[in-house]
Amino acid sequence: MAVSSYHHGNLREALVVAAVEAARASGPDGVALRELARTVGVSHSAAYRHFSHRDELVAEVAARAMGELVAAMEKRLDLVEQAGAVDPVDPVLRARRRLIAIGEGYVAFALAEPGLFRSAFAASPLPGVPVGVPASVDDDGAGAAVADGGDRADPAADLDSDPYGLLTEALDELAEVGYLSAAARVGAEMTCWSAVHGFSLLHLEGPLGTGDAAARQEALDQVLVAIDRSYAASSGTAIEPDDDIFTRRGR
Amino acid sequence: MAVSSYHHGNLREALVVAAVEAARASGPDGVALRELARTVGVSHSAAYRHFSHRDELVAEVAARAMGELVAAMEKRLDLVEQAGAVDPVDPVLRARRRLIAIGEGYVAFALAEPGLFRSAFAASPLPGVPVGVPASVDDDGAGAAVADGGDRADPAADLDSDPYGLLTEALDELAEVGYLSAAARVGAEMTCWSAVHGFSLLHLEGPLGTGDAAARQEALDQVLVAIDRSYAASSGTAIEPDDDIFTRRGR
DNA sequence: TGTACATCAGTGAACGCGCGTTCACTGATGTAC
DNA sequence: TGTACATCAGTGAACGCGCGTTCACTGATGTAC
Repeated sequence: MAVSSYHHGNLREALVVAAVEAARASGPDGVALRELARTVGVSHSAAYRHFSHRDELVAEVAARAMGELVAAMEKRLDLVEQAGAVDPVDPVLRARRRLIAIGEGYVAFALAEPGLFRSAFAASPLPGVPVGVPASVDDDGAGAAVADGGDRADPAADLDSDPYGLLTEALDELAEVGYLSAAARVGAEMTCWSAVHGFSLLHLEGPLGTGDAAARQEALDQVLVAIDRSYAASSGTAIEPDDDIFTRRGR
Repeated sequence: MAVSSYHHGNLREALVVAAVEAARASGPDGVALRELARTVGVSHSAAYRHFSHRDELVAEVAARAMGELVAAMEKRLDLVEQAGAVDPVDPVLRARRRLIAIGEGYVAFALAEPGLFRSAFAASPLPGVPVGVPASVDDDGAGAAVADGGDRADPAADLDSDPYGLLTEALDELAEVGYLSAAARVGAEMTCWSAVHGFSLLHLEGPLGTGDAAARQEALDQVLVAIDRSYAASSGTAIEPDDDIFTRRGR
């Protein structure tokens, strides 16, 4: 809380905030130390008291952008819960809706905040994405999801803090209720994440950026329905044509 | 074929070739007029005799990169045909294999040539992707190598020249043989393209870049199988667990 | 066949831009005694 | 309570980088007569 004009008092945070705004407007490349210093009202070399390289700042921006992405996904999950409170549905439909919801949240964020979305993947050391995936529960059907208290200290806290974690939880739930077969559960993260990530980028910077919002929404619905259908088929579950797996309306 | 040292003789092409190599190595941002001029052995302002802006060169690079991408996809399609010649299969399995093949070709190219892959989508005015597309032919003549005549005179020629066209053909075939229902056919391009595009980018610049080649291949297989299963389900087609939809082995 | 001339395709100097990073420095803060 | 001093957090000049683009120019080419 220093009022001095020489010591800023909270320069690091001020720089990060300014950097996030720059990234929001122009993507990760828009984060320029000199310009941020100008914005914050400080000499350009002052930043080096708080970050050893520009990349360190960009990494911080990536982390915050990822946080916003997760928040957007969780917002959609909340809508599912609210809808379920008003008009209860069976666990299977609920699980399907939850998977759809996080996909929609992901894409909605990407399209609403392209700069941040791109920043989230710029040099981001996303925590806890198990690429080798040792945790491939050749599962005993039940158990896993809620308290999967394996070797990791507090996995739940971890899981909720990044998109991969949310996705894993949603897929686990889908497997538990029997909608997604154990065989199809393996690698399902990849399918879902690829689909929504690709959809987002094809619309952001790809040749598909032209469609209007309604067309885009319809296209996304089709992608998500295709995935849902694949999972139903994996377990031989019949799906009713009038199953409402979209909780939208909340926008 | 000028031997003069003053007139280059074929500067435009030389610049494009150098630009493609720069993009191959460093992506679209690696295309710098001054550096290319240096490479080609010409003053940096000479480039402006052939391109009015840097972006014009980058667009040309994008087109060539897209061409290489298509070639990679077609290479995989050829493998399917070869396998089919040796060991004939029914039309349904053939159609499924063809869809898988172009997906594999797409991803293989993206991972083998990340710089070009990114360049292909940098400011590329991909021809013939019908989103809103009033077909406003704003092109200034120059390109149009094969003389792609009227407004849609020869769609087949068009279709083969870009990824979207190959995908459309493959999906049409899949619908014709009854594997993909008419309802699911709508928007199917989006699902497939999103999946392979997202998969590629998550591995290129996303948090998944670490996995080894074998793990990556397995992950891709799972994605493609999920799509195949979705389409089977759309038409109620039963799929045999030992259907071999992967034609690989050719690498 | 030879010459004048228009045109094409280069040159190189210059403008203006903004960036990341380093370095010796100085003003402010807080702590030990 | 007051003072010395270490430490922290700024300053501003400087280095070095490479880029895109413009402009007046000049060397080479080809064509009309």
